[in-house]
Amino acid sequence: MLVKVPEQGTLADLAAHRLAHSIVTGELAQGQKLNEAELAESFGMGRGPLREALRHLEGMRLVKRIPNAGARVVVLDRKTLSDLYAVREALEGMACRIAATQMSDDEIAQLSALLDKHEAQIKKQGGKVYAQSEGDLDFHFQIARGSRNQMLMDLLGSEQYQLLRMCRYRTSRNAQRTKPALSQHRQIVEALANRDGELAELLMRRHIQGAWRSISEMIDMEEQSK
Amino acid sequence: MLVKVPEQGTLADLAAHRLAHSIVTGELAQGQKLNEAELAESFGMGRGPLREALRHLEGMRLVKRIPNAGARVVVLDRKTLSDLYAVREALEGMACRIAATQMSDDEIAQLSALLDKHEAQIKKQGGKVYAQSEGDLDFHFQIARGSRNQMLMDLLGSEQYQLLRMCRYRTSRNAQRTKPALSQHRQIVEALANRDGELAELLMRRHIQGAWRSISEMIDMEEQSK
DNA sequence: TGACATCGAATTGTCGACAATCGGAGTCAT
DNA sequence: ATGACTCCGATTGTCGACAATTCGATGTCA
Repeated sequence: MLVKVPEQGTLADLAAHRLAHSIVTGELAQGQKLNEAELAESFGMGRGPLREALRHLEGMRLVKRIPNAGARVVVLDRKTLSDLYAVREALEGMACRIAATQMSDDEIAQLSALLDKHEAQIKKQGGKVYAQSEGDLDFHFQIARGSRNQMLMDLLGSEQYQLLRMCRYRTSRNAQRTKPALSQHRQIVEALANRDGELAELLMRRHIQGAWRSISEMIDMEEQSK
Repeated sequence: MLVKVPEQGTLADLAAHRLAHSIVTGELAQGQKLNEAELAESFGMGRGPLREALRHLEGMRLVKRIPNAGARVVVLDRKTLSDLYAVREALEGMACRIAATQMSDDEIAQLSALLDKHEAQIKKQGGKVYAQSEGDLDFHFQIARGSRNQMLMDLLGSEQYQLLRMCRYRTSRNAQRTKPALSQHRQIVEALANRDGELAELLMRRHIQGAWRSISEMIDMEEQSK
């Protein structure tokens, strides 16, 4: 449900999804040059649709295009991620505040059920911490939906979402933040259930700030080990 | 300085700019079907670059594409604009708060000078209230720049900005909000000069809320007159 | 008369080939 | 040896033609 299945639609849309997936999972390294002919060949399509897909990804900020010099996978340096998390804090905080007044009791209950599922997954452990990471994004997106603001959903869902997933893949391996994150999620749901928008916003902002600190430390270690 | 001159770059980029301009100015009506062959002909280019331009505008939310059914100019209904202004309030509020700590004294002085220019334009009156409207966007964008957050600048500058201009063209004819707006701008600059980020954010949020109320009333009148 | 099937023109999606541009290897002169 | 220049290969940008799909018109039948 998280990843749209593009089995319908144009080749360009299909290529955009496949490329986005390859970029997010790191299959295509950051900063890597994207050769049109090569990619078109590997996808079994002409260069036309592929070029349109690249334009799409450009708008999504997953690739950076330079006229007459091709497209490259975007590089998520410290500053970019810092900016991203700052924007997320504002947008998701806002989403939480509005969601507290707009979500139905049923939706909030579903959110709570989602957290139960996450908790079960964590206890099962299976080593696949990543699954929780995807689930985390699902949690955040459900709240964005709860804001009933289509533009907010687009911004958080279609675009930043992809960048975040990209970041997660880089850092989720050694992330041990799943437990405090789950606890914070629970507090947020409780605030939503109490229809306390201000508290929900505050908690969400803190949650994201915490996530950023965690990511930031990880980047430090990564850079230090070089 | 506001509108990038696309004399450099690919035909697709040129077409994207020309189309964006036509859409924003209302030359292309909301909801109007965009015929690829027709537009390509009028721009003197093939359909390939034009299709890429449409993909670009789609990412900018200026057009909506439906597979196998073509692209249409987006329709700015009440809900869409309401959502837009809500997001703007959050983002520009954030921009203001950060800008208060990041902008140099010189930049703030330039901002103040910009307002002087606006005031002069208003007193000259010339009927062209629209010019102030563009200047208003310039003011807001300068603050976004002051946040030093590239993602924020992109969101406010490249994308929402276009939708706002589109909205302005619809409503600027009878807008008599230039004076209170200028006064609010001055207060914001003063807060920035005092390095009072919280106040600057508060003032900016109120400013945008006021703008939305004004736009909203105008939409009501428009709908009522039908 | 209205609902439905069928056909056709128009439009979108795709491909292959050609032109324009860029990066780099190699060369030459200082 | 180094800097600049030239040429060539590779890649991007663009075009025209063809295939696939949609939407509307037309006609048919209950």
